[in-house]
Parts: sequence; structure tokens; C-alpha cells
Amino acid sequence: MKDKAIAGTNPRGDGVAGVIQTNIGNRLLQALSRADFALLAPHLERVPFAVGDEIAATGERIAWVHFPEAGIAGILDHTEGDRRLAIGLVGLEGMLGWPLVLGEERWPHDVAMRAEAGTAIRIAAPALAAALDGSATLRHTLLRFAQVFGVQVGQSVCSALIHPVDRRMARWILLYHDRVEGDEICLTHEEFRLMLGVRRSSVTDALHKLEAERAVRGLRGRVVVRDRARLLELAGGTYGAPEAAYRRLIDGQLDGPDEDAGMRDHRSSPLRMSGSPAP
Amino acid sequence: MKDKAIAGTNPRGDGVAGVIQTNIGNRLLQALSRADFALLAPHLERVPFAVGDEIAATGERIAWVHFPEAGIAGILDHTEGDRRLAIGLVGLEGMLGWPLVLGEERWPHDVAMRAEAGTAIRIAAPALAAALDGSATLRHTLLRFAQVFGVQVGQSVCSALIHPVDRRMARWILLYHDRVEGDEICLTHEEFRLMLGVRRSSVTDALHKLEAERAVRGLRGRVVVRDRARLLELAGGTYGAPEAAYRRLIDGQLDGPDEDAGMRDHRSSPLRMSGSPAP
DNA sequence: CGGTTTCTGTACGGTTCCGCTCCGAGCAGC
DNA sequence: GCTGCTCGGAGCGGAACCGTACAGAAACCG
Repeated sequence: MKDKAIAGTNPRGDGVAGVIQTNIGNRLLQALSRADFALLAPHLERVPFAVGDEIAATGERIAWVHFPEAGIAGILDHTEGDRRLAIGLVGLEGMLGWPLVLGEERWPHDVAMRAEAGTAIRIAAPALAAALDGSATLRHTLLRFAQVFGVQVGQSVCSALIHPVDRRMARWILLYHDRVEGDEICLTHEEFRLMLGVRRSSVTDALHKLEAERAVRGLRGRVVVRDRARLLELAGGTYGAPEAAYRRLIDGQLDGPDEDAGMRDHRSSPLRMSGSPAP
Repeated sequence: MKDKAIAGTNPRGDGVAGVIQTNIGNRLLQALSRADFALLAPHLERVPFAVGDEIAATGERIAWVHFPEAGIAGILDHTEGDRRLAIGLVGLEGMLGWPLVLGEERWPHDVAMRAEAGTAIRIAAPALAAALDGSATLRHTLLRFAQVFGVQVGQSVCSALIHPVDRRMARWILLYHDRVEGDEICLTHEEFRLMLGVRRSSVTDALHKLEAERAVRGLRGRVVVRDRARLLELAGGTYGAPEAAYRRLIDGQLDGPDEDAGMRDHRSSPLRMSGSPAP
């Protein structure tokens, strides 16, 4: 329980209204100015979702934009063959539907919920579009998230090209870990398989290598992070840049001008608010 | 000479002023409304570049935004190890520096010119930022390009995960082919190696497979496309979506509302203007 | 024209990962 | 208890790729 003091608000699916900024578990919405949030507030509603829920399907119109509060969304591409491969993850730090902010009305990928059930705040696409037209600062915040996610996808390319399965897996575990309460990640080997683009038993092998490094512990249906620093080593340069960019572009915009933190300092876990004890 | 009637303007490096919209070889600038172009025009200048020129380096401030007219830019990530891996390509259809439009002031990747020398139209970052603040339609066009490029990177992930080297290579050849006059692509095996993330001799092998398929012909320092349709088959689903999105979002915005073309119709070559004879 | 550099083709042994298949372990329902 | 299902672990032959190394071919250059 060493993290995410901000996230731990009430994840009950009340469904309508009563959504106020201090009552929200999504960091992107929290980062908005009071005025920008007020623009959105009348149109926000909280919805629950279960593991496996499909938020979006490639080619369909974007009807809703979601801001997850708990749970993790996999961004899935299934342009090739039968498999759907994960190109990135979005959790409570981001939004689902950024293509709308970039002027695209259709989903370029599938989006499916993973790892654990939770809630999201959603807003209808036309309402968001109207608010975007009315506020440059709102635009800026959401666009910056799109940029951060783009960097994440870029790292997915590098990871896929040069890392063996176990090191790719270390990266995905970190991405999940950042977006989850505690150290448990509820995913079966089969789900890892789809993300990594390998056969299921390669996941078993990779997990065993990570266990031999004492980096994680594998249990039925879940993985427990045991040594985050070791995972960081294994992931190498393919973890960190988007997280640093997030801190600089989304969190940092509150603190003032960029303090020239650089993109290379990613040994910490900027998305994960470790060390902040709950009240 | 079966393509790109639009692109064939004077690629001499005149360097300053005199840049008018009909005189420009960049399709993104061409797609702008007359008013939006007029906003930028006073600040545009044409610059030449050579193969190997480094347009940007990771972490540095974005000082200039470039719109290539001929030649191709590789977007390179070198977060891991010594190698720089290509995550995407940008040519005369796009721009270099879209992170600025998304609110990021620093380059998230390296950018280097590839394949052939050429020219680009550039604009200083502050001038572009001012113009963006002043025109929603300008913003929309440039943001849409950022979206299209994001889709391209997503496909790079899938390609890297599930395709063997020769099929990945087919995809890259198509991406180059779209952005080049004629059917010759001037790249050495060594340059392919960096993009594909493999050793140099694997490039030789892959190229031989493509030659056996009669899809391309390899010469010293270049590859000639012989059977584009065959390349499309080999690339499978990892080619086409961004090109279709480009036509819909950038070209289509002139023609009227989207005619529901769908994302899946990518057997043609939407970026490549084949069949339009020069006057 | 001969020497040098660059680019391409080829080979060898070793590793990773594939597809496939089968088995056991945990877990729910009845 | 037994059954049925999901999930994890293991083995085997083969294909893809790797790192390394070396030789021929093409371009370059003085």
C-alpha cells in the first residue's frame, strides 16, 4: 500500500452526476484547471466495467471518451491475422479516445479492459468536442497525453525489435505495475501471450527467468512484483521515457516551467506515486 | 514516372522567401486553406538537405518544424543500446516536429534524412505556435497528421512482433516507395539493418527472398520495386491503415464529409498518386 | 591503372522461439 | 466423492536469427 494516494477514491459505480473534481481517481482530469473541469463536469458520468469489457472496436465511431479511475485498458491492434496485439496501456493516468482530440472520429485500434475491474469517468464525444473548442488549456492537457502515449508506442516498437521475451515481459509488468494498487498484477499467461505476440509456453519460460532473477513471483492468474529495480534493469531503455514525459508535461504543468529534467532520468517511477503514505 | 504529379516542383535550394502555396511540394502545406497558408507564409523558408543530415536529436528543444518536399526522414529511437531503430517514416506527405503541436517542446526521437537528398520548407517553432493559436483549422490539419503517424507507429509494433524479417522489409519498402519518385529506393543493406533491428546479413537474406518472389530487384545501394502488389501481400495488414487514414483525414477534408471509406480498404496506394500523368 | 573503400554474398555454430502436444494442478459445481 | 474446465509446466523437432568472420564485386580515387 505504498502508492497512489491520489487514486484511492470511491470506485463504486454510482453512474451519474455527483462527479466533482476532488472525488475523481483519474489523474488527467485532476490535472485540469478548475475552469476546464467545470466545462466538462456537467457531462461527466461514472461507469463501472469488468475485466474483458470492450471499450472500442477498430473503425467504429468514437461515441464516448473514457478516463479510467482503476483498471487498465489495453490498446490492441488486430490488423494482422487473428491475433490482437497490445501496442500500449492506459490506466488512471490517461484517457481513452485521444484520436478524437486529434481530429479522428473513428477508433484506430481496439480497446479492452484488462487486469482488474474498476470504474471510468466518461463523456460523450460531442460534449467533449464542444469543450475543446472552448478552452485552449483543456486542449493542451489532453494533447499532451496523446504525445505521451505516442512515446510509449514508440518504445513498444524498440522493445519488440531487440528484446527477448523475458525482457519485453519485464517492461509490460512495469507498465501494469504503475497503474495498479499494490504489487499484484492479475493476468494469466494467455493474456500475456496476446500482448507479447508469442506462444503461451514462452510466457511460462520468460516468467521463470524473471523468477530466477527474483524480480517477480508467479501465482495462478497473477504476478507479484518483488523487485521493481531489477525489472527496470531488464526493461532497459524501453521503459521510462513516456513516464518522464508524463511528469514533465502533465504533472509539471502545475509546478511551473520545465525544470530541464531531461528525458533520460527514468530510474524512478514517475507514474507510480510511491512513498506517499495514505492519511 | 507514374506518380506524384503534385510533388514535382522545383527542388532547388533557393533558401528564402518566394515560397507560395502552388510552388510547394509538401502535401500537408498544400492541404491547408488559403487563409491558413497565408498565416504561415511570411515565416516559411526552403532549405536543402543531404542524405544523413540530422534534423533533430532526442531531448533537444524543437527550434524548427520541417515540411519535406522530397527525401524521406526516418524517425529513430535510440533509447536502448547503441542502435537507433526506426519507428516510422515521414516524407512529403507530412511534417517533422508534430510534438510541438501536441504541446511538447522537445524532440522525443532523433530524426535523420534518408534515401535521397531534397528540400524541406521550415518554420521557426515560435512562429508556428503563434499561427496555431490563431487558427483552429490549421491546428486540425496538423493534428490529424500526428494521428496518422501514430497509426503508422502502431503498425510498426505489430510488424515487429509477428512478421519475419522479409515481410517487415516488404513493409518498409512500401513506405519508402510511397514517398519517392519512381520505383528506386536508395538504401544500403546497412541502412535497412538499422530500421529492421537485425544484423546486416539478415537483410541480404530477406532481400533475396523478396527477389525470389519477383517483388523487388536489388542493386548496389538501391532496391527497385518490381511488383508492388506482391509487396502488399507480404506486408499483410501491417501496411495500409495509416495511408487510408491519411486520405480520409488530410485529403478527404477538402472533398467533403467522410464517405465512410472504412479503414480496411488499403489495397490501393493512397499516398502514392499513381496514374496521374504530368501535364 | 592499381589501391582503397564500400557494399554485398556466404558460411558456421549457437541460441531463441516457434508450433504442437501432453500432463498435472487448482478450482467450481453438484 | 466425481466431473469439467482453466491455468501452468514441460518436451521435441524445426525454423528463424544471431554474432562473427571472410571473400568477391562495385565504386571511388589518386
